[in-house]
Amino acid sequence: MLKIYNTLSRQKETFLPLEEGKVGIYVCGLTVQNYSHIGHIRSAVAYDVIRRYLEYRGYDVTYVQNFTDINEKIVERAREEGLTAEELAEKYTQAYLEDIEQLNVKRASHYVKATENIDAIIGMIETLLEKGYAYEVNGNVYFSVENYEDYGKLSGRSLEDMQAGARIDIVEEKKNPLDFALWKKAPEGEKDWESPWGRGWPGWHIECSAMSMKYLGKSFDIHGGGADLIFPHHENEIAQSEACSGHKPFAKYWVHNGPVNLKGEKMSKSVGNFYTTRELLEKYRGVEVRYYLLTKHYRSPIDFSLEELEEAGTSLKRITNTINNLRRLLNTKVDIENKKAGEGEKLPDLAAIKDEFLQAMDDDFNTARAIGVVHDFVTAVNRLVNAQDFVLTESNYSFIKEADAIFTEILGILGLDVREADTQTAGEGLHEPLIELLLEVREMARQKKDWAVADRIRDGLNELGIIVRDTPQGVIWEKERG
RNA sequence: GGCGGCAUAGCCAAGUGGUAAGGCAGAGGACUGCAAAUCCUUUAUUCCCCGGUUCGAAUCCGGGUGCCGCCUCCA
Repeated sequence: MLKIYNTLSRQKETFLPLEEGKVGIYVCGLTVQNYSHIGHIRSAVAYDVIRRYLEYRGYDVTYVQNFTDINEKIVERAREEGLTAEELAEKYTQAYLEDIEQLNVKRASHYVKATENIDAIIGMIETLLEKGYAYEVNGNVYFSVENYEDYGKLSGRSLEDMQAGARIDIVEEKKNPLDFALWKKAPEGEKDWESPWGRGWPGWHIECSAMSMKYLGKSFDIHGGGADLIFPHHENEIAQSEACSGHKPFAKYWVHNGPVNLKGEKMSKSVGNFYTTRELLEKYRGVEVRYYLLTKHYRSPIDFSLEELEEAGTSLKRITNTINNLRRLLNTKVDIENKKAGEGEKLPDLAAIKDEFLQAMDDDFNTARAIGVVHDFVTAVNRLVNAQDFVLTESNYSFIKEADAIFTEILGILGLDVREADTQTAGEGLHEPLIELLLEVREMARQKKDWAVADRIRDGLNELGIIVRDTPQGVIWEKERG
C-alpha cells in the first residue's frame, strides 16, 4: 500500500486517488530566466520517479508542469541578453527540456505557460472579485487573506504569527500586508495584456491555480514543488483556488522536495553559488547525476558536493557491471551443462528482493532504501555468478534471465538507464594505430617475460592518459576518465 | 522574533519499539608476472547530550546543545 507524506497533514497518508485508476499531478516548475541548476533537476527527478512509480502501479497519470514565462525577472534578464521576454523564455525553456532529457526525465503530459493562459487567469480573478475575496486598487488586484478563513493551513502559521514577525514591505494600497497580487500593472513599455483592470501581468501565484484547475480540475490528487514554495506560493495557491472554486481540497496531497545546498549554504540563483545542469553534464553522465540524487530521500536536504557525485558514479558502476555481466552470460548460449537443477544449489529469492524494493517505494518513494535493495541484489547475484565453481546450468540460466528482467523492471521505475556506458576512445593527439603498435610491442615483450619493457610501455601510456589493462581476453586500453 | 525540519561509523545514507540496510573510502582475500579492472569478505556493543515511559527505544515523551530551511515572485 502506497503511502505519501502530505505536507498538509504533516504525516504519511495512504494514497487514494480521487478517481479510481487515475492520478492528476501538478508540479511547480521554474521561471525560465536562465539555465537550470542542480536544484531544479532534483525536483524534476523527484517527481519523475513519483510519476513513474504511480504508472508502474497501474495508474493513468496526467502530469502537468508549468513554466513561469513572464514577470519582472524575465523582463530584466531579457534586457541583459538583448532579447525580448518571449525569446528569453523560449530559449531557457528549450534548454531546460534538453537538460531533463539527459536525466531521463519523462516528458510531462502538458507543459503549461502563464502567457498562454491569460484568459483562464483573468477569468479566475474575476470570480474572486465577484465572491469578495479580492479587491482592485489602481489597476492592481489583490487577494484578501483576511477573507479566506483557512489562510495558513499549509505552512502551519496563523495570520497573527506572520504579522508578528513580518518582514514584508508595507505596500500602502494593500489592506493587509500579507495580501498578494493577482494582477499587477506592468512597467511602462513592457509586454503586457489587456484586462478589465487595465493592461498588466498576472501575479505569480495565480498562474498555477488557473492552469492546474484548467488541466486537472477543481480538485486533483498531487501538487508538488520545492519545500521553499510552501510559503507563500502554495499557501496562496490554496487560498485563491479554494476561494474561487468553493471546492476543498484544491489538491489532496501536497508533496515537497528538499532543497539542494552547497557548502551548507542554500543554493539559488540569487546567491550565485550553483552549478548549472549543463556544467555538470559536461563531466558527468545524466544517469550518474540522477543516481546521485536518488541515493537520498526526496524530502531530505542535499549538501551537494562533486566528491559525492563522483562516489555515486562508482557505486552505480557496481550495478552496471553486474548487469553487463548477466547479459554476457545470457549471450553465451553454448555450454549450458545438462546438469539439472543442482542439489544444494541455493539461488537468491528474486521475488523477495523485488518485494522489498516495492515496499521501499511504497514508503513515500524511499529511493534511498530502494537503491540499498538493488545493491543487496547485486551482491546476491555476484556471489552466485562469480563463485569459483560456477557453472551455467539450466536452472542458473533461467535464474540469470529472470534476474536480468527484474533489474530492468526496478531500475526502470527509478528511471536509471544503465545500458553499457560509452566506451571512451583515444585521447586527442594520440594516434590509435600508434597505441596499437606500442601495445603490440609490449605484448611481444610480455611473451618473452621482459617485464621491464612491458611495464615501461604501460607506465608511459599511463602518463599520457591511456590506461592499459590485461584481461583474459587480451589487452584493453582506454582513455582516462575526466 | 515566528513556523518547520534534522542530528546514525572517516564520508554519504536507510531505519515500521524488539536488539543498527546499503554505498564510498579503508583493511584482508581471489584473480594477475606485477598491476589495473572486477568480484568476495570485513568495518557502529551503538545511533548529539541529560532525564522519563516501557520487559525492551536510534525509534515515543520532556529538557538541553548544534545545524538547516521558510517567513524575500529561488525547485
